[in-house]
Amino acid sequence: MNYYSQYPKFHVAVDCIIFGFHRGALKLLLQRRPFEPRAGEWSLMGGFVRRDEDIDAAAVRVLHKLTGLHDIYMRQVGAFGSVNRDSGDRVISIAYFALVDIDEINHELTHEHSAYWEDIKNLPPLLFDHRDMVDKAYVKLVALVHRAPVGFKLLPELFTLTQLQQLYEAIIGESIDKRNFRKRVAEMSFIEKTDAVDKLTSRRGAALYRFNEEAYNIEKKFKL
Amino acid sequence: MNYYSQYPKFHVAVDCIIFGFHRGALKLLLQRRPFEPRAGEWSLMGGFVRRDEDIDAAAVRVLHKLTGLHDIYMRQVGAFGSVNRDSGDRVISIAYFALVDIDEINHELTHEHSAYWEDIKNLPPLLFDHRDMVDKAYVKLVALVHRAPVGFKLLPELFTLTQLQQLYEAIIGESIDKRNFRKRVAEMSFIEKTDAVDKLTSRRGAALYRFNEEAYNIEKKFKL
DNA sequence: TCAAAAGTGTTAAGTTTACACCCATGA
DNA sequence: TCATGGGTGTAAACTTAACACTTTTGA
Repeated sequence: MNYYSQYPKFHVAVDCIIFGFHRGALKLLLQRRPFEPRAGEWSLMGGFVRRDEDIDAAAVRVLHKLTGLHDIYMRQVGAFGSVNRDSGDRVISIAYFALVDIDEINHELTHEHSAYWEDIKNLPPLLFDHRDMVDKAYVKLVALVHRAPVGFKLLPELFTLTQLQQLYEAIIGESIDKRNFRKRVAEMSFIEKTDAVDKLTSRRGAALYRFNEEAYNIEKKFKL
Repeated sequence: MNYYSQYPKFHVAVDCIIFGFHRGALKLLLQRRPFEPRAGEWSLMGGFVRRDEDIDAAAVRVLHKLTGLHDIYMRQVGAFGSVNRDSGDRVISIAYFALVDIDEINHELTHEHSAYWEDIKNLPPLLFDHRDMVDKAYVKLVALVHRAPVGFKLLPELFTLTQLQQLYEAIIGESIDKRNFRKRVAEMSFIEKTDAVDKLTSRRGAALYRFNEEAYNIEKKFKL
């Protein structure tokens, strides 16, 4: 019994906005809610914070459980705490967004959790205030992507410049001039051309590039 | 008893980073903590969220209690939820930053709460993770101030261009060319020159300006 | 009359945007 | 041989940055 114990306590949850990129479109990993109330509705993947768990660790745990991945790029979006946001009981929820390479996730796990990739431009109605969370996360993603080289988290290790451009176009929602885009990429020494060639999307083949994190940490200049 | 009730509950608090501007310097309103543990240490003004209160409303309540002001400009900074961040008990805290006009606040109230304005460049050591909260809020403020006309929240209704420039210099932490600054201000039609003149800081007198919120909402262009 | 802050334009450098054709290859 | 996506440069428009002197007035 101390000074704090006169004050109320609340359930605290985390909810994850998981971004992926596939075939030129930005996607979100959404789940059919597995418990009541409102079981079966589309929702973000979430979970309650445990007693001896940092809130960031709770988000990592939830993401790992759903994707099988460790070391996911993740940022906090913010806390959502309206009194009636959750119709089950009062729950204060902390939203996180994550950027993952769709090809790396464990599809059996997502399948077990009734989770599916949905196009960001065509999302179904979501549970509670999850749509607000998504919107806020998306605004943050767009801002972030201009300032820091995080787009690569959504791509495989090796990627073509066309893929990279389509990714940026999908995120910022407008088309980019191909020559100007490639000019800017060429100026970033940490986006390295490899000897490998992708022959899947064109007869001619496209050079594969790689993001060099160490080189970026020295140069630290990014602008898109 | 429902599905949620198997999960733990937590104390949830809000902490407020209150920015002010006085004599060319950006300031924070800090408080001597009024209860144990660690009573008397410098801390942010905070409070526990009440059972039937939105988290945003809790921040509004705390700010009102300390300053006497309604309608304070406020934004969420984020949730801080490390297990041991508070040595009293586990508390998940949501940080908010606020921009206030120092001249409008009720100084008796701040005095009653042992709260004082400290220069942002020379802060004392703060309780728990409050310094992290301040740093994160400050980064957000700097980013915000480039994109949106929020600086005016820190100034009186009428202000001189020199004051406005000093405010921006204090926030972004670098000096700005006077002619370039005034040129940009002149292009923003929502920063209006009034007939009033300030005679306090110069013999010659300086024109007083006003921020016109309605005009801004039509024009919606800001860049600094 | 002078000290102190207010006010005022121009030019060069850098950045951004617009724009169209040839290349390599497999089917 | 042709359809498909890959790859390449230049010039104009715009934006940003650098820079120094005159004005006003109260003490």
